[in-house]
Amino acid sequence: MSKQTPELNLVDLNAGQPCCAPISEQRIPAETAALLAPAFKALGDPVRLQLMSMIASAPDGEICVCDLTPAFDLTGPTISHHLKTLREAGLVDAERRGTWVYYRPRPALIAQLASLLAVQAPVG
Amino acid sequence: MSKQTPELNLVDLNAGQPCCAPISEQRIPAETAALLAPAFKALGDPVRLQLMSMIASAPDGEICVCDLTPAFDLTGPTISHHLKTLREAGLVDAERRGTWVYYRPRPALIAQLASLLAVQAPVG
DNA sequence: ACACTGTCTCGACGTTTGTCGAATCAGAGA
DNA sequence: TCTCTGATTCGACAAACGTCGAGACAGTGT
Repeated sequence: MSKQTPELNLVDLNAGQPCCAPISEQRIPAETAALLAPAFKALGDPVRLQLMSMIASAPDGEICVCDLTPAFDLTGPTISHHLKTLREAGLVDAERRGTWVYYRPRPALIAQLASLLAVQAPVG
Repeated sequence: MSKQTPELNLVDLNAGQPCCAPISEQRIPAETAALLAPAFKALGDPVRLQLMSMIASAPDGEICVCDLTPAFDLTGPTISHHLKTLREAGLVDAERRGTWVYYRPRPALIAQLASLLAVQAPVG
């Protein structure tokens, strides 16, 4: 799991910088839309949105799958599948330590989504 | 079209107020996730993300379907379907004036999504 | 009344998604 | 080495999705 899924480079257009103006300020080009839509899509399932929230708000900056799974009425494989979706969207990162696997948020992409949705800047 | 789709009340939990803390600050409850996930899902398609961007950045605060459709290599019905999805997610509003239909963003929900994704508050 | 234009609805289609059970892989420990 | 537990992968299946063409609806103008 330290070796992440290889197709993660979908979303490293951003090196952490603001990237793109809010959608209320200018149209986003097709390529940007194609790049960012998968991240929104990944958040577009209630289970994954909750998972993302649990991961992002984990007190230690990370959380064990063993703490995520029992929070849902779903099987382990299903949770694992959702976590993979979040991983492939570039929203989270996973690391195995011993028997357990820990998930961490990837703040860069999250910030990018947030700034895209940001409401009108004070002046513009 | 002035009579909007009736199931729009999906997302008027918010009367415009901040609603919920960022996911990086606390876990969102299942009901909130169920309420907001459809909005993220609606943004999870490249075409809809671009549509949303065109609508949100329209200089007059609104934009005609006749200006949206030719921006894509898709048929009218398909664009109409995507617009309906955005409408039902509560992200946009539509109004018919004469022959044309104009779409407007609904900033309340957009702001809610943005604040949910907001990065760590300065102190926390 | 009629024709024309813009938009939406309806049905159909292939593809993708969410879920599960079974099987597999990765480490820990006896 | 063998077994046990935690997590992932695989295969299957029903449901939902994105797209289209054909048809219907709404307004304008003749």
